[in-house]
Amino acid sequence: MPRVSEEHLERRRRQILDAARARFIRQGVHATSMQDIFAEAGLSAGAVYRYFKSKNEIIEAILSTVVGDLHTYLTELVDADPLLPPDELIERITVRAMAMSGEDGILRLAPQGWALAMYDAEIHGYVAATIRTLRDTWIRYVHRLVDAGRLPADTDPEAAGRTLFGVVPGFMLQRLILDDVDPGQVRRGTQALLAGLYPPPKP
Amino acid sequence: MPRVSEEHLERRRRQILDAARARFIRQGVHATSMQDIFAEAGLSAGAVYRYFKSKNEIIEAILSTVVGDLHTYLTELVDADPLLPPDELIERITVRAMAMSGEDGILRLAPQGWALAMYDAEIHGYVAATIRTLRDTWIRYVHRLVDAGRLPADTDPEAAGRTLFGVVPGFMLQRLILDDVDPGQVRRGTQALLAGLYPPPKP
Amino acid sequence: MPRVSEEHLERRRRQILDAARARFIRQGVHATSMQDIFAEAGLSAGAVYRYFKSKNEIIEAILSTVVGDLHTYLTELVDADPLLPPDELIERITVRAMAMSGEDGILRLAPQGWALAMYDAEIHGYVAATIRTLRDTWIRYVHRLVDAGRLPADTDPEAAGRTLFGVVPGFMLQRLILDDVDPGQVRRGTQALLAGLYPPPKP
Amino acid sequence: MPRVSEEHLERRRRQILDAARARFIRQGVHATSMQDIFAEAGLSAGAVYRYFKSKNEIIEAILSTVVGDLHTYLTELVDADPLLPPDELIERITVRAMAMSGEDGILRLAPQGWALAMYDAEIHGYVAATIRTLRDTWIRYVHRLVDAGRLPADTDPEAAGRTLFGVVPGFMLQRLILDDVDPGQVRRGTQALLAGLYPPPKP
DNA sequence: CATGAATGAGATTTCATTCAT
DNA sequence: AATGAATGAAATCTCATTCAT
Repeated sequence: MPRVSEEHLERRRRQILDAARARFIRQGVHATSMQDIFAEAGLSAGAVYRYFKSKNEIIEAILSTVVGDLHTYLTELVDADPLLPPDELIERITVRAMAMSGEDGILRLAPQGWALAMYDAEIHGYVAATIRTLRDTWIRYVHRLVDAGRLPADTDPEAAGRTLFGVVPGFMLQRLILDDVDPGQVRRGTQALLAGLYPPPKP
Repeated sequence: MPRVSEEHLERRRRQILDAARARFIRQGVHATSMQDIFAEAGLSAGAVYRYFKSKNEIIEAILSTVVGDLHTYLTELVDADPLLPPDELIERITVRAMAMSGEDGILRLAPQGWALAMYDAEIHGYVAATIRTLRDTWIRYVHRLVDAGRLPADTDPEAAGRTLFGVVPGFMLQRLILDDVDPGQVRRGTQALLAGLYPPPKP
Repeated sequence: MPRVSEEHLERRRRQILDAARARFIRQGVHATSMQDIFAEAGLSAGAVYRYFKSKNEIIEAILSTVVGDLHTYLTELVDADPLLPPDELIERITVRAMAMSGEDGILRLAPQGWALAMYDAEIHGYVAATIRTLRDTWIRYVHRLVDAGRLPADTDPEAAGRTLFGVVPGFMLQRLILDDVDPGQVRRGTQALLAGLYPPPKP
Repeated sequence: MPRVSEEHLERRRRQILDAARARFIRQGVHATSMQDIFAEAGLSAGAVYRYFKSKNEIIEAILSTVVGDLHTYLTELVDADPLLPPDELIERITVRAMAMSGEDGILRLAPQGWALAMYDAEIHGYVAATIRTLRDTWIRYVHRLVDAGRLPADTDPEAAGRTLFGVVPGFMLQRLILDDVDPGQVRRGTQALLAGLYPPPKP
């Protein structure tokens, strides 16, 4: 019988993860020491280690949440009824990704997640699953476009979805590293490029 | 071993960079210690520090070369005469990027470069310059498409180029983290998606 | 071992400083490595670095205590009532300085303090303050001699105090480097020399 | 039969010692690396090691020259005919010591010499010899004062000389660490204090 | 449940010295 | 005689993790 409520435990976990996330975003994962996390959370080393058994476990917990919200949103857009045209869908998802990449936006952790996934099996698991899920959603979208007759019946949805997948990371890199992308431009860009891809239904 | 040829010095630098690159690719930048580099290069600590005055300087030297070859190739494709259609251009650059992302391909370092660029000013310089240059090349390509009448005159080339930019990082992430992209698929995917974007000239 | 008393922390600090002081005196500041201090204190690296954030901070802490006791004693002598004659005062302070310069006397660190003060701003602060304070005390003594009519009214106390200041370092150098000064000799020397300076009151 | 003239060898030695001395004075002995000396001398490592078989040998060579000139001057003053009164002698030697303690004066090395002498046998030899010689000169001076009837016949010249010895290091410490001693003050100070010690011959 | 002092392996970097050329 | 590339031991300091209280 636990001496402390489930709720208390959950609050502590959150407190630690909030602290870690803030520092990871501000300083980078590698430059954040456990001591930084203790200080940011206002907890002792022992307290933190009661909830997470290693720094890696904290990193995993944080990275596994990086694209959750974005994927939820993408799912909504892809499954919307009536079917959204590609330029509108891409515009919306990109605008959202931009918004989540600001000052202390969670998406600032994405590149670190990608990098870590290549050398840490545990993290690889989370990140690979995330990427695969996002990609599958894009593929589902292409399927819908084909089913709706908006793309030729012989389209390879797997392949086309894999291509569309790049739009978001592409804009994120520009946002995070060049910091010169604004949502208005995103809108115009996707419209311009995809007008041809998805021509308005002929009268 | 004094009064050594310029060539010898250059060979040593290369020896060190080759060692560092190999380890960075194999283990990741952060997990590679200077000792690892000494061992891989077969040199002593002092020898390495004669050529590079810090680990960061080595990291910078390596990262600054990551996309050089790819950009050279992209430039050739973009400036090709006659103008290459987008599906062919994208297919070719993506196939090349895939090839450079294998087992010990230099592009495996790209995500680490992106991540490091966000927290290290020096590295940010290199990486930002690289991304900007690549993007400018894509923008130039869109300009050519517009000039050739293959895209509407009111296309925003800045915006469209920024969107196309994402194709390569998008495929790279899938290659590096999911490892399930094959060049044939890339080809089919880009063709399918971009057939609409760049319809064959009407008779 | 958490929630430890203030006293415990103070004891640890002292333990570290005692270890450092012993080694500094025995081997010299530069020849004492942090490892030496860890070993002498019987503590780990991390433990020592919890209390002092660099070797320099330890050096400063030690050097700042080198002449404390001696200055306290000098102050007593200078302010003694009735006024002590110079030969007696000098004899006493010198005898004390000799005593503090033995085998593991703290004054063995004085020359290292002087040397370090010339190139390290932080240490310069402590050492300069110490020297100035000692000198001011000597100057105060000269003032008292003048006020008591034992030195001519037109004496420049600043200047005379600065000259008297040299007596102690002079004897210390002989003690530390030649190791051939004995307190009896000190006594005779100061008496001989200063008999003229401070003639016994005429009847 | 040497391939190179004695003169050439001597010039090289001097070149190295000049470089070392300049750096030792500017940065301190410990903070001067051999590489610093190579650079300052414009010579290679090998060249320097042909003339001195270790850094310590260079340090010794430099430190052994620190007080040479000052001692020569003191000897002149002590042996002057007619006998100089103490206030004049002290004033002169102190003024000279002040002059030699400026910006790149050789006497800036004295405290480092004292400190090193306590832990390095070789250096101890030089420094101890120097101090002893200086002190002996002061003792000889006291002998002359006694012989001339300027000090009582029962004066202990050994002891009195040891006391006088401190005047110069005392002023040097103030000059080097407080940097607030000016020769005029030195003059007034020694006169004030020593007027009593050495009263003008009675008429 | 929580504390936080302590651990100690390991990281980067420096530097006196050597020796093949 | 001179070069200077190379050596490699050693120095300082950090940091994830543990465990007695």
